[in-house]
Amino acid sequence: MRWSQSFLPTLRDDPAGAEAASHILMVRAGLIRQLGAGLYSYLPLATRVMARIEAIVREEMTAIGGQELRLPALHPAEIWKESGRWDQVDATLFRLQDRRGADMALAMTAEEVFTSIARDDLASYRLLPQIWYQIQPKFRDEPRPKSGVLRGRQFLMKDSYSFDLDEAGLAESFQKHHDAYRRVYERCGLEPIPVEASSGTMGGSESVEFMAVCDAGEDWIVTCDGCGYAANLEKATSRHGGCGEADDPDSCPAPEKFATPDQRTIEELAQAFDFAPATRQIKTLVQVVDGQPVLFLLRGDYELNDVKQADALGTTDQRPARPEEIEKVLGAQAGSLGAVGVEEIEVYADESLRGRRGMVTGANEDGFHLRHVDVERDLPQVKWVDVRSVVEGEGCSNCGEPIALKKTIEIGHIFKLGVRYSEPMRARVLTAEGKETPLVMGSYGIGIDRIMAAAIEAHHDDDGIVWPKSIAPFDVVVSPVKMKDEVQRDAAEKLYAELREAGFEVLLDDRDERPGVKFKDADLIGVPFRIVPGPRALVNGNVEFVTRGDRSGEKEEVPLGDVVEELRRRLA
RNA sequence: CGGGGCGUAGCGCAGCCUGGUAGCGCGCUUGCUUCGGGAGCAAGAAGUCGCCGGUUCGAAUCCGGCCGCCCCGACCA
Repeated sequence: MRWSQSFLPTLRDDPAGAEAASHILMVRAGLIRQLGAGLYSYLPLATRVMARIEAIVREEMTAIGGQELRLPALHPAEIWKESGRWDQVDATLFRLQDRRGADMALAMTAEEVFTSIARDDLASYRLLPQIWYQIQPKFRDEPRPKSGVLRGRQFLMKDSYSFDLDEAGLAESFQKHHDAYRRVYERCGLEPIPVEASSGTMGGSESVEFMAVCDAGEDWIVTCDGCGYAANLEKATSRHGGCGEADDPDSCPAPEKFATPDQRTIEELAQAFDFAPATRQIKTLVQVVDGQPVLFLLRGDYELNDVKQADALGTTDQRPARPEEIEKVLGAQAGSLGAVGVEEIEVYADESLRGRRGMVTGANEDGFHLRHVDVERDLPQVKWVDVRSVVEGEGCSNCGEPIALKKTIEIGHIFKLGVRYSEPMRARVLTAEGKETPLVMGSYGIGIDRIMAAAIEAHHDDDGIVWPKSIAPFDVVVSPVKMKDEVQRDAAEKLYAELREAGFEVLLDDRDERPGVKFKDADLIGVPFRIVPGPRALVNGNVEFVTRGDRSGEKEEVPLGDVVEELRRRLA
């Protein structure tokens, strides 16, 4: 492609309102323009990159037996009602009505549509397993779109769906996807960490998220260098030892009320009383779950993790109680709450409190707390759950090594759905024994544009993008220093023709611009190799060969006649 | 949804407090000079000042309402 004829609108200044590196660079390098919140137009450079990512995804899907289909992105509400998700997923699903007033939805995933095809046309176990996929825009009415393409309201996703006869088959399809995804990421220059995750509203038994470490990320994951353990913070566990259990008394006297007129927070209480460090306090939180007040107890220094809470109670209808609700339920204000003697409402205690003695908690009377609390003895009514967020540096629950927290972005998510969709939608096949059995399904998503943005997050420098060779919009850019110089122009044109002939994607910067502008632009758009037929090298029959991102400062020269071979070697 | 900020030329911004008919840099067009890391000079094109209403002789500026976008939080397959 000739730069002078191309639509490559690069910008000198950072756009206002962009913070993430990938967002800034995608705008500056002319990959995207914003249309609205979370809505981006992809310009030619971006479509080139995405086409290459899609090609990699297609190859790897084909390699595991995937077959490409293309389904409507506009769905009648009926199938969403059939699966139950119409009422389950709430606001993130874009809903609309057609001219007759019929409810419709824009695809956020396509379990229902794929399942509807499977139930009509997969009738026998003989046809299983099947892996079907599509690459299609998806829509989600995000509460807060952000970071450019990293969290948009419309995005491009490869979603696939597996149909098996039984759990063993599903395990195989799931593993195939796991392996295929790893290959896709590796080929795209990414090294995401697979973690166990919460399945959320997708349903199903097990899911793995692929998380790319990234400054602009929004999910925290927990990793362990010792054993390779990795999990989403929403699911991670750890050893909470070394925090006071050892000092617990073997037995303690009956709970004793003491005055705490000026101590309303965990910290104030810890400051005022030696016997009440945060690790010895019981934090009491009131949540309203499915409209009913519920108590959660945690060690004083731990945080309630709301996703774990949702998983533990099996509902997402939850919110912190308002002050007046708390007062009504417990008779005291936040700051003096406790669960001792509370019987009318459900009490859930985090595992970190199990067996603790000599604890301090609120007395449900403003200005008073209780000491000498023995959890097993004084809180017999509690149900044990894991609802706390783990903390950096705690011992790994597998091997005890200290765990680390990392900020990441999700670039793929694979689910074992089981019969979550096939059961309500009655998608069944006949077994070899002639019995009807529901299809056992999996679903697998991978974000095409998110991979593109994540690759930029992982590969850029002060000058711009540094594309991995496999997904770069061009293999090489030819940048003559001075296009009006006949010798340079002829050399550039000859190289352009030769390189294209050899099968490379070539960008010829034939603009009548000063060299500084050309070099800056070339760096910004991140093409892996730049060939400069300039006066200095040409006198020796050479061209400069510059590798993007190579900071060694060495200028390499290559004989004109060897350029094709050299590039072939380096792109291999 | 709660809190904060911002909407003025394609992009980045000033002007608004203290009302008088819109400006700077980049980019763009033309010419001349220049030519190895975002050149210089000169001339030029380009703006419903987010929208609606109000106050006023007069509104980018003051008042009210609405819309949009960004950030923090809540939320998030």
